[in-house]
Amino acid sequence: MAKNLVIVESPAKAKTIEGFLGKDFLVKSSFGHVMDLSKKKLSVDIKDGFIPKYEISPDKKKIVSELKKYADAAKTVWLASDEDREGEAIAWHLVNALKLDEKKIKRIVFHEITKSAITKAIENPRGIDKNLVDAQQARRVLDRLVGYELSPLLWKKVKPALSAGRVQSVAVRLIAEREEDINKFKSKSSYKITAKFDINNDFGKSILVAELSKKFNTKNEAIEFLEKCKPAEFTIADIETKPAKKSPAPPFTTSTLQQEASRKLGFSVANTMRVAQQLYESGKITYMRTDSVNLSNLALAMANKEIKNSFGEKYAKTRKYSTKTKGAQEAHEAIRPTYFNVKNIEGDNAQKRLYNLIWKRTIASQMSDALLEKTNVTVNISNLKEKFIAKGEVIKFDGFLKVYFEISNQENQEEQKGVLPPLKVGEKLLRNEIIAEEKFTQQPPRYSEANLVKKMEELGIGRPSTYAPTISTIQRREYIVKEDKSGIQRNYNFISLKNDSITEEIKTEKSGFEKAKLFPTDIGILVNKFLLQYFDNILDYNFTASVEKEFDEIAEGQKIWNEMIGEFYGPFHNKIENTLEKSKKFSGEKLLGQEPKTGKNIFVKIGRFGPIVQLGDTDDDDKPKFAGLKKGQSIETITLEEALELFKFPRNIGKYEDTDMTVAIGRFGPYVMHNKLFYSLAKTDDPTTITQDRAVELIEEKRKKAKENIIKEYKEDNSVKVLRGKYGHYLSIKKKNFKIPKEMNPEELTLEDCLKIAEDPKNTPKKRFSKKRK
DNA sequence: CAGTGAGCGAGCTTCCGCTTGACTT
Repeated sequence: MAKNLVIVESPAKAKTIEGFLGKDFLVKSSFGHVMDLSKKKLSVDIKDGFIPKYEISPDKKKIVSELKKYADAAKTVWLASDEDREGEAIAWHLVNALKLDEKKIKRIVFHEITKSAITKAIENPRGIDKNLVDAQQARRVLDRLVGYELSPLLWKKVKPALSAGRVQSVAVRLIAEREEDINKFKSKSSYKITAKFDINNDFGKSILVAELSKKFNTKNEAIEFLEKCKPAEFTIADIETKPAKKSPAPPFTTSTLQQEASRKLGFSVANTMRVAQQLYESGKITYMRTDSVNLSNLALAMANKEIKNSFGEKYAKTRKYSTKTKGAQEAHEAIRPTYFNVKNIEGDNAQKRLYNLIWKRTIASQMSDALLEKTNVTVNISNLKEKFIAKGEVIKFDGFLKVYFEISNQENQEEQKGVLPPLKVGEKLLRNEIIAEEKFTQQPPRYSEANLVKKMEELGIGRPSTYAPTISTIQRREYIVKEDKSGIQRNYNFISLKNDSITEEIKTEKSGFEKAKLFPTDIGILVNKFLLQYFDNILDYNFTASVEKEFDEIAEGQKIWNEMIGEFYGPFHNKIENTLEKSKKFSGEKLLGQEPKTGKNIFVKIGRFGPIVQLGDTDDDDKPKFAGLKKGQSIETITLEEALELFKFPRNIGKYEDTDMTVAIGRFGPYVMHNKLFYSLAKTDDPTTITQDRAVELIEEKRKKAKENIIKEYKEDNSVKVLRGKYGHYLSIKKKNFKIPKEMNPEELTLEDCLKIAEDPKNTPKKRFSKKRK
C-alpha cells in the first residue's frame, strides 16, 4: 500500500495528478462534498448557535468507506481539494468522515494542474483553515434556513411543492421583471435618413453611403427635409482618419463559455456543460467549472509556441488577464485546451465544435491586437445645417481576428462598416437617392438562458457549478418556460427622393421574433409578487453581494459565523411567523367581469393545479364552476371573452360507435373523451372548432398505435400483455407494469412466465419521483 | 403522468454548491 494518499475532488483530476507524482502516492477523489445537512430535516440547531448537523451524504457512503480503507493504510493523507471556501469545507468534512488523525493530514492547494504546481504544493503544506470552513458553514446554513423556511410558507400560502431560495428566487425575479418591462413598453418611431451619392473623380466611379446625424420624429419633418434636399448642393467638408485597435477577449470561464456556445453554436446551457464535461473527462480541456480567466505559465508558453508556428512571430502577444467578477474564487485555471497543438479532435459533432470554439478563444487571447483605421467623412448640405456622416473601417493588421471573432450581444447590428471610396475635401457629390425610413424602438429583449447566466454572474448570484442546475430548477418548478415567440408583421413608412420626385411607400417588416427565450409563467409571477411583498430583502439584487462580504469577513477571522447568522435569522424568522399568521391565501385572484346571462362574477386565479377561471362566488349557494386556462393563456392577459369560451367545455361533438364524444381541456391540454378513454388533441387542432370526423380520426390513430405496441397477448387471460414501450419491452398485468428480466426473450414468454415475473418483487418498477398530487 | 379545483386531514414537497454515473414505465 502506498505511503501517501492524496484526495482531490474530481476523478479526472486524480488520474492526471497520479501521473505527476511517483509510485509512493495514491491519488483518489471524493467526488465533491461528502457530508451535508440531511435533506429531510432542517438540520440546524437554531437554539444552540445554529450548529449544523451533518451526515455523510447517502450517495457518498460507498466512496467514504473506500477512502477510509486507503487512508487508514497510508502514513500521510494529503487533502488536495480546491482552494476555495467549498474546497476547504470538503477537506474538513473528509477529516471528520474518515476520522483522520490530525497529525496524519496535510492540506495542500494548487490552482492549475501542472507538474510544477503540484510539486510546489507538496513542498508547502498547511493546516485546515478553520475560518474559511466557518465561512462555508455560514453560507450553507444561511441557504438552508432561507430555503427551508420560505418554501413551506409558499406551500401554505400559494401552492404545494413550490420552492424559494437565495439564488433561484432572484433568477425568477429577473425574468418576471423583464416581462413587466416588455408589457409596459411603448414602441416609438422616428425617421432615419440615408443618402447615396455618386462619386465620379480621378479614381473612378463609386458610391458613398452616408447617414444623417439627426433623426426626425414625424413623417412631415422627414418629408420637409427631403424637399429641402432637392435644390441643395452636397460637398465633402471633412475627412478624418484615425487609427484604432481591437483587443481579444479573455479566455473562457464557465459563464462566458455558456454565452458564446449559445450565440455561436445554439447550445443550451445544460448542453454546453454536458459536452464540456465529456471533453474534460477525455483529457482534451481543463476543468470546465471555473470563474477564473487565468492561464498557467505552461499554458502561456504552449500558446505562444503554437501561434508562432501557425501564424508567425508578429501574431503572438502574451497576455495575463485578471477577473472583474464579483466574488470570484479562482480555484482553477480558465477553460482551455490541454494541448494547444491539437486544433481538431476526434469525437462527435458537438464535441468537435465546442472544442474548436475553446481552442480559438484561448489562442486568440494570446494574440496581438487587430489594428484598424477608422474614417469619418462629413458631408455638408448647402442650405441646411445638418450633416451627413459616412463611416469606414479598414483592417490594417488582423491580429487575433485571424482566428476569433466575438459576436456582440446586440441583435440588430445592421450597421456594417467597410471600405470607403477615395475622396477629397471640397469634392462635390452627386445626389443619387435619399431615403427616409421609419424605425421603431425595440422592446427590451427577453433573457436567453445564457444571458440570464451572464446577469446572475454580474450580480454575484450562483456559482459556475450551479448556473445550469438553477436554470433547470426554475423550469422544473414551472416558474419560467423556454419558448419561441413568433414575430409580428408591422407596416412602416418608406420615403424616397430620387431625381426631383418624392415617393411614399408602405413596407412591411417582421419584428419581435425570439427563439428559445425565457418567459415567466403565471405561477412564477405570483410567487415573485408574494416574495417581493413579504421578503423584499432576500429578493434584493444586492442581498447575495452583501452576505458575501460578511462571509469574507468570517474567512478573515473578523467575524464569528454563528453571530452573523443570528443577526440575519432573528428578523427573518419574525417575518416568516408574521406572514404565516396574518397573510391570507395568495392566489392572485382578479375579477375579470360578469357573465352576461346570469351576472355572476368571473375571476382568474391560481388554483391548486395552476391558473383557472372561476364562474360565481365561492360563498354563493351553488358551487362555482371552474375551468383551466389553455396553453398560451395567462392570468396577466386573459380577457373576459376568452374566459367565457373556457366555460363552454366539455362540449359534445357527436357520437361514434353509439357513444358520445366530448371535448374538454385538462391538465395536459385539450382532449377528446370517448367511452371513458382519453385522446389528446394534436397541437394543430383547435378544441373550440374540432369536428366529429377529426375526433374519430384521433381515436382510430391511437387505437392503431396501441395495437402496434402489443407484442404478445393471451387468449386465456386478456389482462396480461407484453408491450413495447419507450425504454424497451415490458409486461402489463391489470394496468400494473413489470420489468422483463434481461435474459428472457419477450417474444417467447408464456402466460406462466408472465405470472412468475409479476410475482418476483425485483421486477416491480421502482417508485419514481412523480409529480402526482392527490 | 391523468383530466382535478369546495373542505377535511394525512403525508408529501423545499435550499445551494461540490462532484459523477445510474437507469428510467
